Amino acid sequence: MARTQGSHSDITGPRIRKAALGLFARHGYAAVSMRQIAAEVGVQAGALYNYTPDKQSLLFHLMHEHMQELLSAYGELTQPENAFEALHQFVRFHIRFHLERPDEVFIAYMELRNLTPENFSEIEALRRKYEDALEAILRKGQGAALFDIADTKVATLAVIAMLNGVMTWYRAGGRLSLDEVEQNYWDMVRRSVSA
Amino acid sequence: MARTQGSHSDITGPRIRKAALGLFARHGYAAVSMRQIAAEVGVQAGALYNYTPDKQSLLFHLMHEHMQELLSAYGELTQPENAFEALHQFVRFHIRFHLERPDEVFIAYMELRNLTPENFSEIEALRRKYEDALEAILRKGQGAALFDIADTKVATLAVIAMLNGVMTWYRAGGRLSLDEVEQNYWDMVRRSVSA
DNA sequence: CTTCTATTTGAACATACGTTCAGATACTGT
DNA sequence: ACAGTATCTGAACGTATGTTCAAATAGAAG
Repeated sequence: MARTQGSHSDITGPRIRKAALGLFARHGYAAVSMRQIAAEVGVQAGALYNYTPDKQSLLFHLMHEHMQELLSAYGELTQPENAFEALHQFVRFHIRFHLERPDEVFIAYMELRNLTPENFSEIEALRRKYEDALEAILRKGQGAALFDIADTKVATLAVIAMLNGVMTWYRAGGRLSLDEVEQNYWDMVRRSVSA
Repeated sequence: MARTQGSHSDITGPRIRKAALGLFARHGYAAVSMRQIAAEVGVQAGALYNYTPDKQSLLFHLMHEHMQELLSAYGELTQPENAFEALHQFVRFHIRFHLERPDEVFIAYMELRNLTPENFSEIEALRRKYEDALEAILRKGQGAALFDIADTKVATLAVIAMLNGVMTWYRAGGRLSLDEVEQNYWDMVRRSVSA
């Protein structure tokens, strides 16, 4: 056999990335074989190499694309002048964006150690950019006496860590609606930094 | 060759667990081979099977031991009557205990998905116990009007997530002392739940 | 209908994996 | 000194891994 009926790179390509995303998220990069990914797509392992030079690149591109989307989606928001409102927007954006992409988020955090050093640096730089956006808000609010924060760097990481926690338990259709979850976290974040 | 000079299970056993702990934390369970663990101990792979029936049990026992120690260490503390002080004690305990065991903590969170379903349930139950201890404090403080919390379950997970964030960046000898870190996080946690 | 290109197969490669076990050596108690 | 036990080696097992590639078929273009 050889080329199969209906095969097209516009279809197979995305299907490979989607299958890899799901499998990496569920079982971890190291525990997933190229043959498993291929099987989920309905193709032989060799065919994957028309779409990625190797397994590492497949992981890297998934993570890179996710971080790019995160930054560009946040960048498209118009930043309120008021730091308080900017923080509120950040909290809402972060929760919503991340809850919409559980697999991507999971991978972007859990599989960092499976990146080659160069790839790791690149992803890390993007994550740093995002953190810096939050820190800028906290600094600004601190300057305007809206916030009372001992250490903005610590506060930045603490806020992001708290918000990321929502991923471990929230499921659509659960006890709380998304709006309620947002409200809950905003209440806590707001009070944790407010003057 | 066969038995080597100075070999003793009291020495080799702990060394195997220590090597496995470090390697699992650094590279991930699935990415670490029994031969790598053996090499770090200075032994052949077959020798490991005098100490563990298989790789899965090795992982499980590391996680189980960690969770048991966490619960027993926390259980030994005398609980203040005042919920405010109890929360303060929890925050200090959590930060200190976790920063002393970065590898164990990392594994206990990252490698959950590599446990068999039965092993997973057991570890999950222990983690739940720990979370319940914090939730009990929050409920109590809520009842005494010390706290103002919309949802104690969400607050419990949010506080733990925030505190866990410290593991991703704190290094001894860094910019902040452990006392300062504790103070920073306590300030934020306290305000996030206070009435 | 023919030619060219896109896409996949299927087999093969060298290497690595977790695990088992008989045999060999070191320690322990008498 | 000897017997019994604890510990490790080294080889082997079947299977799985990431990756490569010539050959084969499907679709697109003229």
